[in-house]
Amino acid sequence: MARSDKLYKRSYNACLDRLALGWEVSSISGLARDLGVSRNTARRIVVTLCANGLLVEQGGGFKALRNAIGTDYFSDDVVLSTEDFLESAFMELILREDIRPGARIREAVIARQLDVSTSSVREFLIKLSRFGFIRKEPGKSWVFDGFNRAYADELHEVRLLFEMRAIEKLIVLPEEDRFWPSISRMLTEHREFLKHYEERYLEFPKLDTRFHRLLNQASRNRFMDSFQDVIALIFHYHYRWNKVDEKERNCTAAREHIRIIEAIILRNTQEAKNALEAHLKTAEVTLKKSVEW
Amino acid sequence: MARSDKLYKRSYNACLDRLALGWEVSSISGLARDLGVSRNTARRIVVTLCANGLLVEQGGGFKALRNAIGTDYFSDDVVLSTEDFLESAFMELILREDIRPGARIREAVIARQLDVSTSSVREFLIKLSRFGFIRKEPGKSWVFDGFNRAYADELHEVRLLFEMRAIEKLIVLPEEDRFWPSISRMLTEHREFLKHYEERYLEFPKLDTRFHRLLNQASRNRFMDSFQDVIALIFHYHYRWNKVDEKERNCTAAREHIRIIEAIILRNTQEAKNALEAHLKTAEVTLKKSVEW
DNA sequence: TGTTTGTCTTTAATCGATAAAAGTCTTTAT
DNA sequence: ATAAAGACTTTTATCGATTAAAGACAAACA
Repeated sequence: MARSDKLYKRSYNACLDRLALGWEVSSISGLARDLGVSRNTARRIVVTLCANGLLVEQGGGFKALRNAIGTDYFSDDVVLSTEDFLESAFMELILREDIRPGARIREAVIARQLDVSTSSVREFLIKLSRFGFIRKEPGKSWVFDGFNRAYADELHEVRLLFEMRAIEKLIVLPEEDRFWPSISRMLTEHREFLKHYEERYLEFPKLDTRFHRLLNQASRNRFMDSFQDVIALIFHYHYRWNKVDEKERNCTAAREHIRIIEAIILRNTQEAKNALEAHLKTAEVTLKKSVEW
Repeated sequence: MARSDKLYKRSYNACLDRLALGWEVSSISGLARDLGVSRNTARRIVVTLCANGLLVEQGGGFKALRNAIGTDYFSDDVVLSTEDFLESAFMELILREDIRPGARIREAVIARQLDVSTSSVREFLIKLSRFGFIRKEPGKSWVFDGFNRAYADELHEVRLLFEMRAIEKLIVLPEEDRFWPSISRMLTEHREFLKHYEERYLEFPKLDTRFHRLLNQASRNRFMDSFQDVIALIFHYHYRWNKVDEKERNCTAAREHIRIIEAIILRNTQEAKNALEAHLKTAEVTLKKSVEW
């Protein structure tokens, strides 16, 4: 078999979403730009939408004929890119099948279980290996090192180094830097979140990731920034797996964020660092609680 | 086509080397252990060696019949693993073809030029991407970001953070830790090197890599350790490409190493950090001189 | 001049096949 | 009792083929 057309399907769905929000499809080129795909893909979407009676050509542009309903969409499971699919499926697999530290991971087994080719699995594992919890020696199989205490320790150590450094660098960013409006918005969002946290506490993980990425990006260092991918992945699944005290944890963390942000805005380096250190410590402790297996 | 037998050929050569040093091949199992390969591979080596009249079975073991000469070896170019081959070939390609920052890298083009499959190139590029100088957006081609000033800056920043941290951690390692004998040996080697540097200055790059890896390993952090791979790769090719003032540079660097080592052995954290900072600064400056393109 | 489209070429994503190498029993030899 | 070898199964490394998507160029249009 050959390349899948998941991108087309995903973009088709995205296009339906935009039409529902009242977007215009003025041209195929324009749609391609909006969706971030090539004109070939955009054309295919438009042609199909027309054939399905959802869109009609009208005076140089296109017009929605009716609102899309559930069945007009491609189903979610054929829409994720292979890589994204593999990431979540693999992480769930580790949890579900209770893969233990030290366990060997076979490319062909994963491929069969997840119904993708061995090459895709292979490439995925290579990409994943930079996260430090799987590893291989050439010629032998992959080994799952596990999310154990050592992993959490090492992650925390580097994270602290990087984010402390980030604080130092961002405090001295010039007034007109785009960082300052971003961090102000971040403060507002956190306050909003805390006001409604009873209903919205599940939204915290995303906010958390965005906050830490904002700090890291301010350091303008590709290595630090790419380490943030590791953090994001680990905490993403940590949040999905560990639901104990979720509401309280998120609330505490949001307050800690606010303390950091306020110190940053006041250009108080020392207080920002203290607040950050305390926050990362909390994060480390909760992470460790959930990885003790 | 299928999997290559480069491992067999490499191990065959390695076996010839060991025979020349007077090693015994007492059994196929033993040879497999010595060479770090499976018994299948070891058996294939022994069988071929016997067929080629280099080895003969004798009383349960095997005996070398004659000394191996150049033509008994597989030639170097069929012996490197695809990955190692790709690494050096690709880096040389960048230099030779004067690939400029921003240039696109096509999988198929590299594959054709280096005579490997597109999948191999693909996997190699994925592995290489963690070094931060090539990059891709899904669906588009790879982009060479180049070894420019920004790259050197960012590399230096993280390196300084990590190695400074390493110093802090290793100074407090217990007396009986295996680090202490290693660092003493390292001091001896450096002094030996300086005594004979007129003839041996070309050996410095290896010494340099081993020195910095020793520091980093002492911090027992997989993320820091893996960053050392980045350093090693960059400086390896930096050394190969930039021959200006080579002798003096290496000599200076070796002296700087000694200053660091001596401070470490005296458990003088502050002096070690000062010496390290100075050394990394020198390294950064010379790196930048050679990457200004 | 800048944007859209049609047409065509190039490139990447994904797959399954094949041979080398690793791994696993069981048997044999010391 | 080990350790080696034999016989066999499993797994990885490597390849080339195939189709989706990107990209390039010229013509048409505003």
